[in-house]
Amino acid sequence: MQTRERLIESASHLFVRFGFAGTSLRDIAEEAGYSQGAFYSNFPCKEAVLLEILKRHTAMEDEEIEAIVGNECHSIEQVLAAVETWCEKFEKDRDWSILTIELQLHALRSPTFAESYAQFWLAHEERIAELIRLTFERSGKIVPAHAPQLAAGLMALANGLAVQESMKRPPAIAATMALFLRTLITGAEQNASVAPC
Amino acid sequence: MQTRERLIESASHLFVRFGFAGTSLRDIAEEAGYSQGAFYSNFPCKEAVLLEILKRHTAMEDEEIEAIVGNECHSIEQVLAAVETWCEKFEKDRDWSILTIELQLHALRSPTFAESYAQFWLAHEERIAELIRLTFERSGKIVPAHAPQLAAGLMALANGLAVQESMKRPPAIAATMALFLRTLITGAEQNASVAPC
Amino acid sequence: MQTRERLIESASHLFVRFGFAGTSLRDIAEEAGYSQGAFYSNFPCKEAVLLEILKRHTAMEDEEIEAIVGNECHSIEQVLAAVETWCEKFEKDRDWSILTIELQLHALRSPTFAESYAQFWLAHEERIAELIRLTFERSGKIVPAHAPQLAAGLMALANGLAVQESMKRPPAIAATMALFLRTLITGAEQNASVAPC
Amino acid sequence: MQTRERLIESASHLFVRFGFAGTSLRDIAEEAGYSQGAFYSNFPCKEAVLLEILKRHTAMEDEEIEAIVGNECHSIEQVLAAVETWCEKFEKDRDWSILTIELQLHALRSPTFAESYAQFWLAHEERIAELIRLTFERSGKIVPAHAPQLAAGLMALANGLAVQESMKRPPAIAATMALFLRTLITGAEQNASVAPC
DNA sequence: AATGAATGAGCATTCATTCAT
DNA sequence: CATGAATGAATGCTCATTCAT
Repeated sequence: MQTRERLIESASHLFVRFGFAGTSLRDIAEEAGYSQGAFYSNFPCKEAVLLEILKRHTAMEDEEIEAIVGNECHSIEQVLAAVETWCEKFEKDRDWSILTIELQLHALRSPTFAESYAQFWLAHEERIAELIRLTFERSGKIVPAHAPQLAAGLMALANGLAVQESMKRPPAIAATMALFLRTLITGAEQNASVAPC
Repeated sequence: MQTRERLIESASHLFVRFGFAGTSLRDIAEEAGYSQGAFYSNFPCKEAVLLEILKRHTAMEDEEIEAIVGNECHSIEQVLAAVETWCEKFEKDRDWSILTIELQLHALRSPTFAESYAQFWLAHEERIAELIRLTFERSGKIVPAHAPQLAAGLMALANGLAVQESMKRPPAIAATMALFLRTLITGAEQNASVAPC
Repeated sequence: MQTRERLIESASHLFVRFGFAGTSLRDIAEEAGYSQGAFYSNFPCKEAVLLEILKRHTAMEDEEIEAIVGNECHSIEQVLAAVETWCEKFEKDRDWSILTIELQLHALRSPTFAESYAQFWLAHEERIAELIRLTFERSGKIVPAHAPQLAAGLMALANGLAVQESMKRPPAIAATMALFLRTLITGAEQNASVAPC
Repeated sequence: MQTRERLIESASHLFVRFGFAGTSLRDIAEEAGYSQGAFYSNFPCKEAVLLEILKRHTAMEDEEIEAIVGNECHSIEQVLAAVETWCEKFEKDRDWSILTIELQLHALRSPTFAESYAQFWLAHEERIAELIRLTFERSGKIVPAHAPQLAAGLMALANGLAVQESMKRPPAIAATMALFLRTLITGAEQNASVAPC
C-alpha cells in the first residue's frame, strides 16, 4: 500500500511541474523508487492516478470549506477573515490550481475522464457556493446572483490567475480574489432579516 | 505563403482541440495537406507556430479593444454596451481562451517560450487596463484598484471559466464577467470631475 | 541478456559494413530480431553500443598480446613468429581495423565519446609498446625510439592499410607490417647485455 | 563558376570537420552563401563534390611530388630534406588525411564511388612509389621491397596516424614517418652502381 | 544559373502498456 | 505485489533531392 502512496505523491509532484502529457510513467515510477511495472500493479492506466489525485485534493479542500461553513457560531468579521485566509491558500499553493487547470483541459479532451471529473467538480462547486451563501448571510446581504455562479467565477479567477501570473513578481492572486469578493459583498443589497449567532 | 497560412490554421485548430503537447507535427501537416518537411520550411520548430498564433490573436484582440478605447465620443451606455459585447466574445470564442491557457501552461514549462510570451502578455494586459480605465472614467467612477490588476483578473476569469465551464450547459462566461465588472463599477467611489463627450 | 549480446553482434557487423553514421538503430534492432525499444532497454544511446564493442574488442586484443608478452620463456624466433602471427590477424580481420578507424573518426567529432575512447586507446597502445619492447629485447637490440611511438605507428599502419587496400587484390597488410617491423629490428643498435630465457 | 568554387571550398571544409555523412547539403550551401538548389545546378549529387575535392587534392599532391622527383639534379641530402619536408605536410595538414580516410571508407561502401576512387588512388600511389625509388637511388641503396608497397605503407601510416593521434598533444606524425623511412633506407642493401647528379 | 518551397523517407529517441517470472 | 525486459507506435526533426519559377 505504501507503494501506491508513493506513486501518487510522485505523480502529483510531476504533473504539477511538467503537466499530465509532459510526465512519463518512467518518471513517476523512478521518482517513487519503483519499476514501471509496479505502477500497473496499482493503477489500471495513467489517467487513473490523475483521478485519484483529484479525489484526494478535492476531499482536502472540501474539508477546509466545511470547517468554515460548519462552524455555526462566528460573526461577520470571523467569516470574512476565514474566507480571506482561504483565498490566500490559492496563492501559496498555486501548484494545485495549475493541476486543476491541467485536469480540466484533460477532461475537455477525454470524455471518459470528463464524466468522472464533472461529478467531483460540481460537488466541489456546490460546497464553495455554500461558503459564499454563508458569507453573504453573515454580512446581512442578499447573494447578488446564483451562488454556484459566483463560486465558479471565484474558482476560475483563482485558477486562471495561477497560470497567468507566472510571469509576474509578485503575483496578486489572493489580493485580486479578495478585491472581487469584497466588492460583490459591499455592492449587494441589504437583507431584511439578519441572524448572527 | 499560402502554405504558412494553412499550417497556422491547422495548428491553432488542433492546439485548441488536443493541446500543444497532444498535437503532433504530423497531424498539423496532414490536416493542412502538406508534408512534415513543409512545416520546417516555414517554421524553425514546433514552438514557433504557437508563438505566431499568439502574435496574431493578440494583435486581433488589441485591435478590437483599440476600436472601443480609440473612439473618443461615446457615452456611459455606449461604453458599457461595447464592453459587454467584448465580454460576449469570450463565450463565443472559448477556443481562444483555451489556447491562451495552453500557451500559459507551455510558458510555465519552457523558459524560452516564457520570455517571448511575457512580452505579448504584458502589452495585452495594459491595453485591457486602458479599456477598464475608460469604462470607469465614462461611468464617472474612480478605478477601485490598479487597473492592470483588474485587467488581469478579468482575463483570468474569462480564461479560467472557458476551461472550467466545459461541463456545463449552458456556460455562463459573459454573464459572470459582466456581473463582476458591473459590481466593480457600481461599488466604486464617485469621481468629482466627470467629462462625458 | 541474450538480447544485449545479439544487439552488440548486429551492431558491430553493421558498423563495419556501413559505418557508425550509416547504421540506423532500426537496422541494428531488426537484424538482431528485436524492436527498437529493446535496444533502449539495453543501451542508453547509440554511442553506448559503440563503446561496448570497443571495450570488448580491446579486451580481446589485449589478451592476445598478454599471452605473448606474459610467456616468459621464448626465444627470439618464438617471439618473432608470435608477432608475425599477431600481424596476420590484422589482415584476416580487417573489419576490426575498419571499426577502429570508425571509432577514431567518431571520437574526432564527439567530445563525449573522445574522452571514453582515449582511455582505452592509450592503455591499448601501452600494451603494444610492451610487446615491442619484448621483441627488441629478445632480439638483443635497443628500441630505436619511444616504444609507444612505434606502437602507434604500427597500429596506424595496420588500420590505415585496412581501409586503403580495399581496392587491391590481394591486400598486403601483414606483409607490410612485418617488413616495417623487421627493418626496424635489423636496423637497431645491438644491446650490450642480452638475457634470453 | 565562382559558385562552384565556393561550394567546393565549403564542402571540403565541412567534410573534414564533420565527415561526409555528418555534413548536410544545407550546411554546404549555407556556408557558401547559396541556396541548396544552387548545389544541384553545379553537381549531380552529394558524392560528386567529394570526387571533385579528391581530384583537386590529388592533383595538388602529385604536383608537389613531381616537383621533387622531376628535379633531376639533387644530392642525397637534398632528396632526404625534400622528403622530410613532404612528410611534415601530413602533420600540418592532418585534415586532408582525415578526408582521405573518409574517402576510403566511403569507397568501401559505395561501389560506384570505389571505381572512380581506385583510379585516382593507384595513380597517386605510383607517384609516391617513384619518389621512394628516387630516394633510395640517391641514397645508393636498393629498394627493399616493391616500391608501391612501401608507398602504400607510408600513406597508410600518415593517414592512420592522422585519425589516431587526435587525442595526443603533440601528435608525432612527421617524426614517425621519418623514423620508419630512415630506418628502411639505412637498413637497405648497398647498390653497386650509384649515379648522383 | 540560381532560387526557395516542397517532398517523402529516414533518423534517434520516448512512450504507455504488457507479461512471464 | 513487484520486476525488468520487451513491444510497437509515435514524436520532433533532418536529409538528399526535385522542380516550377
